[in-house]
Amino acid sequence: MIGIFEECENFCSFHSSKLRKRSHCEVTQNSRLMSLHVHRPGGTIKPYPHYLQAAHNDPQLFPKYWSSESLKLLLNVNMGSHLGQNELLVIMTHFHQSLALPNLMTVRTRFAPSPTGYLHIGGVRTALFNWLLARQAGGQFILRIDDTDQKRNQEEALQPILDGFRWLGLDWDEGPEVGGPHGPYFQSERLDKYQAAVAKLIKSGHAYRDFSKPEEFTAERETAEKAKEQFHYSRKWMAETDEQAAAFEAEGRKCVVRLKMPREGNCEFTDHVRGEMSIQWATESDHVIQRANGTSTYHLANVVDDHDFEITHVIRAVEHLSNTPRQIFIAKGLGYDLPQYAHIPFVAEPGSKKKLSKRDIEKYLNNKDFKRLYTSGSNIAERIGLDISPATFNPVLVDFYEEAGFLPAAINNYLLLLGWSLDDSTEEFSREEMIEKFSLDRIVKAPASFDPQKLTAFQGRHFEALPIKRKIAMCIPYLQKAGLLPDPVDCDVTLITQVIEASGDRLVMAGDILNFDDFFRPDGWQLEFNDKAFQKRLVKPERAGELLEKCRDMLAETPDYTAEPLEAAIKAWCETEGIGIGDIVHALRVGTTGKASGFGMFDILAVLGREKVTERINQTLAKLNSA
RNA sequence: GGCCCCUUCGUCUAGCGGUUAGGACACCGGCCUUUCACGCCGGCAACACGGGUUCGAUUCCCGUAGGGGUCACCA
Repeated sequence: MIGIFEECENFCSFHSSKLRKRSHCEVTQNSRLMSLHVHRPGGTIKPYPHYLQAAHNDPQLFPKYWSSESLKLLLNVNMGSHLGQNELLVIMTHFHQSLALPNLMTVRTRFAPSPTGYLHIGGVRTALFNWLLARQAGGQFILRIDDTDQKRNQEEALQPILDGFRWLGLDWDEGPEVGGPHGPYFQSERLDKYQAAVAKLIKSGHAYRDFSKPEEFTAERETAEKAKEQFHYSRKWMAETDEQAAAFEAEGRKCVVRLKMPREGNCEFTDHVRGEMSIQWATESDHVIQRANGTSTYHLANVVDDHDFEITHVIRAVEHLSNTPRQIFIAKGLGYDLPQYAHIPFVAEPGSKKKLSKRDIEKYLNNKDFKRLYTSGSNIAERIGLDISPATFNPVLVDFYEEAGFLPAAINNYLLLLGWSLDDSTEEFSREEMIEKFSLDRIVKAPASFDPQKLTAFQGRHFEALPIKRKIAMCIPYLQKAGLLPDPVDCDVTLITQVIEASGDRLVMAGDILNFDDFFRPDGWQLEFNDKAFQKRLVKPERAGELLEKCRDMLAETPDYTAEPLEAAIKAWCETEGIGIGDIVHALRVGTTGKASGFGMFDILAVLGREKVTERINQTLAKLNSA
């Protein structure tokens, strides 16, 4: 039982621990009206009178208040944007149970990429929200391929997108490669359905054949623009009968099909993120729904498919908000029920509010945080022989993160919080928690800037929490591709385990293992010295060379070559030499790794082992003496 | 330009009339320390502006400004 549903004086009330802040809802009904009050803790009552208006103003949508359909719609459409998804489902469940209504609506969401060859990080967030809602409600997440524009489609362009979703764990119930009962899932294979829909719209007077030439149409629009008037097509070449069409065809004209948009009144709909929307029909133009070549355009295809796939929630980026009226017009013209809409803000550029775009990478590289992320990724990619041209290797695209060794969980977690929050403090979400807690009503309205640093911070936390075995498994491929480990690994994993353990949280992404390539070099490998460090730690201190030599000999005799005994041995030796530990450690670090920083000195020695330490110190001394 | 949308620390956000405006990332300082990092402690830092409504506005309403989206036979 998820809550208590009880009869009360007016109609019913509902209590549940799942309701936000332990509030409860009370639905009341008099002879004609239904109203809802949400009772908050502390006795505040929040009425939602406009639900009634919505019900009243649209008798078509709500013919009988208490039919299952109207109840469902009323609750969902009108309470949806003010109640959390959990609350909504809980309430709906109880209405259905108490009124013995048929089964609860199945939530079906979709993401519809065009096969452009890459997966944009902003697109992933949209997909994630869709996926989360479907998973939360036990519904389906569908992948549909929007490839109505042949020009834009590229060979092999779908695979990277599907791979990206698989990598991120955003599994789809229907779509490419998995099929499903509503297929085909490629728009290019659904042309017959669109043509049928277009015919229906023409027949019902919602659309018309237009025989204008492109230049004629453009000329009209430009005239209106010059006059600074709202453009309305004269419909001069509109053919509403076959006779008219035949006459135009006799002139050698070809036709497109346009929507016959209303020119007065408002289009009203509810958006889960934006609230009540009202847009004047007059601001819309007669959009093309079928091209001269007989193929249909996005808006028509989109609406038909969403209907055919029984999509219940359309969650997409705000740039589609202004497309919604024309899509509603199409849907209503076709007699479809409208889906729920949620227009989420786009992901913006680092430090700006402009839409994040793959093409502007050069500009983003001026941002130091973006640059840092890009550089660490490209250093890794270069070492493992990947093409790092910005067209394919770009932090705006998901591939980048896979190649640099990020964790899908970290990316999902970061993206979840980009424009959504649960409360004032929760930041870490497991996959299960995301699914449980996500709700449309807590999506933020304003665009959110992509913050490379915060993403990296999430990645660091998630990676650090990984069991050592998984870290090893993630790091090995990098070492292999960089030629530092054989493939397949024919030795034991002691060395890599030691390196990973010693590196601690210095590993942020798996590819960072290549920062510690020193330890995987064979005997006799020529050290690459950091010049500054060499000067500061070896050349400048007077006794550095002498001490290093003595230390080498001492270490060669140390019986137990593991970190703790080494530490004890070196400290004891320092005392007999009358020096501080700082006087030898730095020289030793540069002398064995060539670098100024790295992990703990004793770990370094233990991981390298006696032979390599001696051999490298000899190299260092030789360089020092020849200088 | 028309239409539409948005506006709390540098960034992501909490906040749904009364708060010392909270958290996270970043940044700065201190401690720890053989380096770097971690960790711990502390600090800096925001309600775009102007009018209302109200005993009281970050919160509600209206303007202004700024930012953004969209206006295709692209999706």
